[in-house]
Amino acid sequence: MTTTFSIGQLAKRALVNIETIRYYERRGLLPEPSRRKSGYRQYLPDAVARLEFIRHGKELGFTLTEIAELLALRVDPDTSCADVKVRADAKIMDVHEKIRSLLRIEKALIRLAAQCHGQGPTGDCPILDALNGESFDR
Amino acid sequence: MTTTFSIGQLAKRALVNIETIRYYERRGLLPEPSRRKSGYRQYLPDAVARLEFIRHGKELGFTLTEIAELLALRVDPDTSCADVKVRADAKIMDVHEKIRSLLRIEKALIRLAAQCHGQGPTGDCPILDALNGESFDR
DNA sequence: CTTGACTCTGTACCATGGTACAGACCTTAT
DNA sequence: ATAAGGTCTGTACCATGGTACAGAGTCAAG
Repeated sequence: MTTTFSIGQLAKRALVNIETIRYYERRGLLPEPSRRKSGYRQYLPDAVARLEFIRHGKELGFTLTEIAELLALRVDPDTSCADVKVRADAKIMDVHEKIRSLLRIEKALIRLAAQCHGQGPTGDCPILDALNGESFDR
Repeated sequence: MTTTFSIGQLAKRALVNIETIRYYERRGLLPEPSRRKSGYRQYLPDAVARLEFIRHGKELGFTLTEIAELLALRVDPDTSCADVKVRADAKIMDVHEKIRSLLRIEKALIRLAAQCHGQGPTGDCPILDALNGESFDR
């Protein structure tokens, strides 16, 4: 006998709101689950992993649409393994670009913080001097 | 004589919408500019840099509220240079965490892509196998 | 077999980050 | 001096990613 969850139990295990689960279903991020005779949704344990996958993706700054693409890598029977690889590679580039941008801003912030000795009024603060009219990239 | 810009000229130079400029002003991201007798906004050249700063911040995934905090590092006469440094350091931690998360996901994607030889039907694709029921972290 | 908790669908609402008018006034080139 | 185009305020609207009902039906413990 396979264990199944109600939507409420799934929500608790995956640490998301019940409404969010139904919303994801509408958005196509979760497959339509089987139903009991009453119409209640019935989930298999792997739904928890799927919701966690979505949550991780969000935390990392992916939009729901992007997460749907990531998930879609697996369900379309017309995509070949090669199609999947192409999309995964594109996603790797995206992520890489985001990382590079963040590294640039981190570096700029660290440089500014290092110049600041944390003393005196704001008028003498090198961080403020730098922000005032400069972009992060300079 | 100092050069000044109308809101339309500023919008063109900073590559943003006029409405967006007024929106940022309402949100407190841009200081209220001086006005002509007619009520027309009159901007100094540094407004361009400020808008670019905001644009860069957005591209890097900062919310407008966070960007406002970054900008506020410089305007409050009651904050000392030390306060500023504390906030900058906190922001550095934020950015660093984002980078670490993205590096983790990048690594996971690269590993999956490397296992995939891009041949055959989706049923045999290691990327799909991995996504199916696994989180990025595994 | 009742009562409280759960779930159903459908629709409305929220915050964020804008974007788009309307209707009026201002500026500038001809 | 007049028309075209810029700007003003105020309000409404849009997409995204949810969240919150209402009103009805369902389930499970005592």
